[in-house]
Amino acid sequence: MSAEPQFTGWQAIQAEVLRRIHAREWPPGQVIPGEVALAAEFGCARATVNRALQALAEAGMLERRRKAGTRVALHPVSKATLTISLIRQEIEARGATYGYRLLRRQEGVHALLTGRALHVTALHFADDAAFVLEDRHIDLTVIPLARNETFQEISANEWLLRNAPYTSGDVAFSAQAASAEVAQHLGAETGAPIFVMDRMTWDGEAAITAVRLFYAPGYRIRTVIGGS
Amino acid sequence: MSAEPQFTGWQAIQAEVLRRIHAREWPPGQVIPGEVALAAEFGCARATVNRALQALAEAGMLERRRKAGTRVALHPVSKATLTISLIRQEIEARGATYGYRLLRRQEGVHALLTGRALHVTALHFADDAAFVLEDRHIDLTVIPLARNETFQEISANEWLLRNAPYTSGDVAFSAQAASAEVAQHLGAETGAPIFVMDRMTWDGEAAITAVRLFYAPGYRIRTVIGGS
DNA sequence: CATCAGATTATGTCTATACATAAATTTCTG
DNA sequence: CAGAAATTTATGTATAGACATAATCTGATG
Repeated sequence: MSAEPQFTGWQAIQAEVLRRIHAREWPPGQVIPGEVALAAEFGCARATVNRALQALAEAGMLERRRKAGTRVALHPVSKATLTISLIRQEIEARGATYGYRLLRRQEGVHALLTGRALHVTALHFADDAAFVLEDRHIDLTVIPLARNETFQEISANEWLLRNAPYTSGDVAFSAQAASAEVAQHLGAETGAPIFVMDRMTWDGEAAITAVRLFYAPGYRIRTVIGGS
Repeated sequence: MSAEPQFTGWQAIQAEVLRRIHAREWPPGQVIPGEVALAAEFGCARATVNRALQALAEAGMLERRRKAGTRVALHPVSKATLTISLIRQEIEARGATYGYRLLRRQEGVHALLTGRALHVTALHFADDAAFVLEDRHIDLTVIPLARNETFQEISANEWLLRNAPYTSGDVAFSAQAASAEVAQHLGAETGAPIFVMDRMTWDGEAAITAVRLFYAPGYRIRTVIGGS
């Protein structure tokens, strides 16, 4: 954390550009020298500078437009990347033993899905303590195979990842008061603040599944920002 | 959304590789052909294939290791990128009018910061309704300039972004019950579920600031996953 | 049989060159 | 002088070739 191994290549250029931005040598809004000029200064090919600047642009530190050049972003937007992993993986990563129990499985309809939907409710445990309550709807028109699966042994979370690849989705996080049912399952008081994740995934144009995860009290989701 | 403009270049290759992964032509765990083979198949240079595969690896779809080759990720980890913007920007992006009021400003100490710290508490409004309560500690050893700022007109959130660039940080989200004070400021009931964001930022090795944001009830943070 | 040194190989990256593309700038026109 | 057309220019991307690097594989050695 102290003896930097003197990065060589495009990462060195990225680091140097970052340093100049942080040191306010290139203040926000400033147009920085063109790629050819920087390549000359750093004694490398333009492609190398391009690689560095593109990476910084993708990270939100720079704004680039053809002909107009490259400028330091007005408000260096920091991006936090959350990795949404399997619930089992998340629990095992904490060094706990994973447990699973199906609570309910029934067919019906769901507002956000087009056809008939399978409604699956299940609990995920970390060392015998309820960790998260999964409340999921699966579109049976899109994933007819789900009808044959009991979800007794494998969670819908895991089964879908293996059997229904998705191309896109959206997530939302919020804080909600625990209903009586949710509170009971998670071992919390009714009305306790619960961290909730709503997720919807699509395969192309077709909605696959909508899921709501109720995390046990005390849950925190963590990540880093601006990590290089 | 229907007539794809037939991407040319490395993005076309990225799309084709993605298609094969989704279509299970290359199932999870499978080692895919090497770059030279793919370059031959697609009729392009190896560097072009490399660009496409690197992008997919960064997105978490592929795992690459020298000599071992490239394989489809076992559990295609989906990454959700949250853009942490200025509170003012977030409010204005919703079409609301931004408002700000300083609640408290006093010197003291803070467990997570090394030297003396400035403790600033403030409210951010969206159309005259409390939107978020900001509870911040700024390290005065690292940012001595903060001592001269009253934070009456400009929020610490905004002042720091302009005057104290950071190199890294971490974020955590959780759900917490509103204390009496928090509830009063946000116009909520005591004990109401509050969405809380904790953030800590660093400039190199030096901790700059620790902030906790209490969002008004109903707040949701949203983003997309796997958006190519 | 265990271990270590070397050969092998797929990815990582740089270079130089070339052309494509978008947008700002200038020039030409009515 | 306004508006259209041509020019310029910085970035975007492709290419072939080269070397670097890290792992794996192989075989020699104690």
